[in-house]
Amino acid sequence: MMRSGPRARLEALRKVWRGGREEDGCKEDGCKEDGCKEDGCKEDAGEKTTGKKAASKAKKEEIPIREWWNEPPLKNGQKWRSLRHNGVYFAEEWKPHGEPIIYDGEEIVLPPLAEQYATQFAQVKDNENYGANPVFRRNFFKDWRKQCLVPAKLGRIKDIKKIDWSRLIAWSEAEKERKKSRSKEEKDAEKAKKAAIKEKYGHVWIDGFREELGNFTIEPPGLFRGRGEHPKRGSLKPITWPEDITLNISRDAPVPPCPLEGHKWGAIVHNDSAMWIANWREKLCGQHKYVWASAGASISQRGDMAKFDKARELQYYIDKLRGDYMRKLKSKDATSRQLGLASWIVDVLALRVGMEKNAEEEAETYGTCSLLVEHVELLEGPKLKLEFLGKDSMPYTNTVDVPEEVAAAMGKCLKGKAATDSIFDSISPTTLNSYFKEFMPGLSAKVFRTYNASVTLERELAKSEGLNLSIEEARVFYTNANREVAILCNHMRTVNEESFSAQVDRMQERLKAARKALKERKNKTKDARATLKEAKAEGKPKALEKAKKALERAKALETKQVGRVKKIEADMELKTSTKEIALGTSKINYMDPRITYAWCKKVGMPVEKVFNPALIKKFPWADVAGEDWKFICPREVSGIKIKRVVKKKKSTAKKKSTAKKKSTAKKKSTAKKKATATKKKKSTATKKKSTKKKVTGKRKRGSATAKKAADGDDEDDFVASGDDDDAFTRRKDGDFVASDDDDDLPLRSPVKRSRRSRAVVNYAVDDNDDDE
DNA sequence: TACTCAGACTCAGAAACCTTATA
DNA sequence: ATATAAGGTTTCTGAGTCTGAGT
Repeated sequence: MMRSGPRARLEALRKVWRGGREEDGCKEDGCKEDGCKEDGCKEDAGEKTTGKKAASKAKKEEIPIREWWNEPPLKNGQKWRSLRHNGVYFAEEWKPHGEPIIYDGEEIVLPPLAEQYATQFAQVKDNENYGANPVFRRNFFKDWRKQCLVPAKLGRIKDIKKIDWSRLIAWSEAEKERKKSRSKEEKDAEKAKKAAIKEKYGHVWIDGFREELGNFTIEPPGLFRGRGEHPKRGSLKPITWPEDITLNISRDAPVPPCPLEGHKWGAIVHNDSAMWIANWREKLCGQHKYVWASAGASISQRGDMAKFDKARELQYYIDKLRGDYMRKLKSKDATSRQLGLASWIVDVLALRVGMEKNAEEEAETYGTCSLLVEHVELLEGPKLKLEFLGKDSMPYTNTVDVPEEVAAAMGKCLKGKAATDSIFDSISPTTLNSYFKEFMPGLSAKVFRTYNASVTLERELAKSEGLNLSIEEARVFYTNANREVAILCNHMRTVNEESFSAQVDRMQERLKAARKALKERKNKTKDARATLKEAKAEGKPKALEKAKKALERAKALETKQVGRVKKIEADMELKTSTKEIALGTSKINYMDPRITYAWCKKVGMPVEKVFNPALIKKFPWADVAGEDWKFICPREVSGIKIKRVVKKKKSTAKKKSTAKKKSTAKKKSTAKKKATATKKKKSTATKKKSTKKKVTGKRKRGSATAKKAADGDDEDDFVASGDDDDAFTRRKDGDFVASDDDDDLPLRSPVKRSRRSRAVVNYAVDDNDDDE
């Protein structure tokens, strides 16, 4: 098994791609000879000494692309053949600054860890998402006191309101200032140090190729910054030690030495079906954390391409699927109807599937299957209005025209339910995804987002047909298409209104100045023209020549100024039209990069105008797309093998029993959900009333208000009642005047948008298709 | 078989940081 | 030439989805 055909080919290819660059790293990393031999390093080492080195050094920045897409495929489920790395990096320990907090007039210098957390808190003390938020404050103080103060015999610090943080804030500011005013030498030295760390810990050897890691520093202790109304925001994230960490390496790879003296790794595994390099369990929320290769590493690219190919494959199944779910909408069976309606939402509105969440542990956010009655409204038209918090607690607000069937089905799903009941009580993400898989292998809800994002981009870009765009115009055109996709996917960013309007004002001034300058330029051209005319009339060759040159120069300057004005105008247009929209996420994750490459080639714009270096690194495989490459394409061109559509085999009886069980399960959870109070803004008084009435029993997804009542979150600040534990009592000094109101507001104000894209859908009902 | 849950991986915006444009 | 602001990029780590193993 030493040298099979494909293997030999692979090694030959590697020699070309590598350009001899990597055994440097190989030696530095102190790799085992054996391991290298298997990776084909040894042979390269011999070759390297032949002067190739100089060439590769000269082109040091030119990293050869590993054309993994031309390599023989890996075994099913295998992610790598060999894996070697230097472990993970632990950030430097906190160096105590010794600045005290002032508690009730008394200066208290804190022990190192307490100081580290306290300094972090002080830095976000007035930020309304963090330190100024009552839940954040409460969680922070509770954890900090219990974990850091009480053990250090500082239990007398019982009231966060009596803490004066100003010395810590002053220290932080001075530190910032110091950092800013470092000398060039200092900066360079730090840069070099950082680079050395990255050199050692920031890389991994996968199948003999040196790849960058995405993250390699273990998260330092800090305050948990959950998004939205996360119940744990502000809590302390403990230190992660080497003992918590599991490393994944090849069997024959050397175990990286543990960088912290006196410690050792938790475990070493050799799992070639996993992509991670290291993993540990974060102690606060219990979630798994991983160290991965960067997005530009071939191991990541492979997954990326597979994702887009799968989304692209959907085009051959989508008509049938759409026909089916539109028919299901009219079904008398609730499960069927809900499957149809949920599919429509996933497909047309590009919502996420909406897994169930635990309200005690996570912020309450929603997706398709978890939508509540209060999130939707049927309007005349018919129109459907949706308003809820999605992933990352980003507000989703959208009103769309809907087909009559959709409105009717939604009407039925809402009928007889309370505002806080689940709309889709008979289905779940699992049943919905199983339904999708009846049509296409591997199809799940998220594929629709990728599919529809890519289709939207391609559709929008196709509108440039026959426009003959300049490069600058093409860039704007692309950004506008990108914007449509971002709107479809609800990718948003928060805007600081104050600084935004200041920026727009400044831009306006710049535009004004540029326009004025253009006017002057035009006048100068006019003058130059007049001079030329005069010179011609006078018939002096020398003067004529001079005047000609002057006119040319004037014209050139005018054109340049026209360009400047145009650029500012375009920038301004983009700035306002993409004000609350984050374009990056769709570029990185949703739009097939081959569409971008193809279009750029078509309009003659360098792809670098719209893809930053990281994206270029991430999508080298997309460059194979020629200008005629299409995401949506005729079958024979695609090269995609169409698998036979899986016929629905489930008998009606079986399906019904499943539905029934599911429905009972859901009903139970619906009952739990009844504890939910409405999230809409109400007066505090009303809110409190409804809360009292509705809080019952256990619940998975409770309302913010109900939860708050249980947690006592409506306090602004907290007083510890004892030295030994986290028993907190409500502050009695009347200082927390009804501050619960602001805690109930979403962290980001809901955005009203005038228009929102939705996927263009053909409901081609295939009559040959069977249905219940 | 049906359901739950852990594990693994993709997707996400904020903040930090670095570069470029402009005054 | 220099300071500053704007803009773009990278880093960080939280929040989703989905699969498959275990019960």
